[in-house]
Amino acid sequence: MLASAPLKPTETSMSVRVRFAPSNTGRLHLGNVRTALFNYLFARNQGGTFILRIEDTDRARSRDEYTEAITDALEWLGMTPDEGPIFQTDRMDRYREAVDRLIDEGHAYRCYATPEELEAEREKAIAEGRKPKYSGKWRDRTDHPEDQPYTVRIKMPQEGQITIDDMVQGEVTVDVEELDDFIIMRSDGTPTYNFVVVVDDAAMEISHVIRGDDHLNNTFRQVPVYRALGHEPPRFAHLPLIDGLSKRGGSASIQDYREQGYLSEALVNYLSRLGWSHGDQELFSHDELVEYFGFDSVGRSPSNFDRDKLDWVNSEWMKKLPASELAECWIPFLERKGFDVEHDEQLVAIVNLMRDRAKTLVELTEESSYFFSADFDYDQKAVDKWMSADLKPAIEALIEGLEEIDDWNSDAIGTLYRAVGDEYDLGLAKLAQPTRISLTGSTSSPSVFSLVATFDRDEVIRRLHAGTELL
RNA sequence: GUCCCCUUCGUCUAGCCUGGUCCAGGACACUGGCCUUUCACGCCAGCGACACGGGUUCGAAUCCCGUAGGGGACGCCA
Repeated sequence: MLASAPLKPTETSMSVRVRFAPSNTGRLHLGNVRTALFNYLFARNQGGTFILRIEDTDRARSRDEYTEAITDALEWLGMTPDEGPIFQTDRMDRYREAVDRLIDEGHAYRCYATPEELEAEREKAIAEGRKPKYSGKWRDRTDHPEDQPYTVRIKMPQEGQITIDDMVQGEVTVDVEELDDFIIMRSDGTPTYNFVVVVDDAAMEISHVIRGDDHLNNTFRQVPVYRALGHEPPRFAHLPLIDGLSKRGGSASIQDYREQGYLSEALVNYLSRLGWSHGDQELFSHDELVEYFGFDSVGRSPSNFDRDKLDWVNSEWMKKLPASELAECWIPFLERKGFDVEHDEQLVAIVNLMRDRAKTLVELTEESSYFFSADFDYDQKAVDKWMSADLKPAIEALIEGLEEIDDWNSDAIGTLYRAVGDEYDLGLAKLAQPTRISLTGSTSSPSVFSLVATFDRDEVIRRLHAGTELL
């Protein structure tokens, strides 16, 4: 037996680790969810790890209930993280250690400039048409005052350029002239975002930072921090933002969409296509998304949220999902309407009968309410048009026939309707429309035979009787 | 103000890297028709775009330059 080949770099050392890092100052909106999704899909596609980190250093606005809303939402969407949630507030000691080390090694320094002083300089710069930028006045000073509050600033490179090779944006270069020595620790001893992000991403061995492109400029500040900390920066992917969110009465959180009757599969499918594409394909299963996703196919231009398209994708998923699964998702909507329902054969039959007539679960509930309650108003115009008194004998014959049918199914019911139609010399519509009105209150419904078959026989007869009162 | 990014039908996008097969393809929406016991679904058809201006080239949506418009970033917020 041959000696084993030299070990290649281990899978783990090369493995893909990505993180989704929302702050818990609110619920997830669609933009956040899409960022999470792209992270998740990339991780799965690469056989990597998807990590949730909560950026909770904003103590004034962070709330536990939002953390819960975030994890719930991810779970509902099928993107449960492999690791986390990790909280930054649990890691304060680490940040402080890192700050101390950077000061010791000369990569960072104390700055005693006051907020008022800095504000004045900023205003002056803007007034003179210069870029507002910290002067670096404490960078090399050693005459530190005693008992004065200070911040800690990172030393940025003083000349040259920083280039990142972004997986979405390509190569982007910024002159270090544009950068200043930014604060990494506030005067109250808490670290700032641009610093903790780097400390955490480095410590967690994040291999690819995938985030909104509002962070692209931050990246040029963060790269020198990685270096100062003794780490190579990870790969970056900056996704274009989504325009046009938070319209429609601010109902923008993912939970709101859930309540509006959208399916998680549809939301995921729709969001995946905002900024990413795979040829002409519009509908993707979870597995297809994982298989096809890649940053080569992510666009650089921002996109707009379009409710009509979401509705369409959702309606497609309403048709596609196994009926029993759809029924399960639907039940909460029915219960909220006060309908007492069970996940039984009849409910599944209703789903199959009605599913392709509704774009959302809310619509499905509205369209189907007559199955669950006889308490509806008759459409008066329809009654006037179709419920004529001379139909009475035929309807009564129908009721009689329905009482005697052996197999309660649409074929048998159809046969009966045709027979009664022949007997009374009536077109099918003459019997079908009054039946619809009696059962549903209006003339718009699925095929009458299937409609009748989906109800309990007793209920059909009851409603038909009630309907004859209108003749 | 300075810096960064973006610009194909109303919207999401394919094509752009590797110019010609693109008088630009698909999808949503919209319009019309078909199907039909109603309403939907479905099917078919139609409408509809390379931001603008220069250049390079035999030839540009595709390459180069500029202009305009949009977005983002410039915090002891994240």
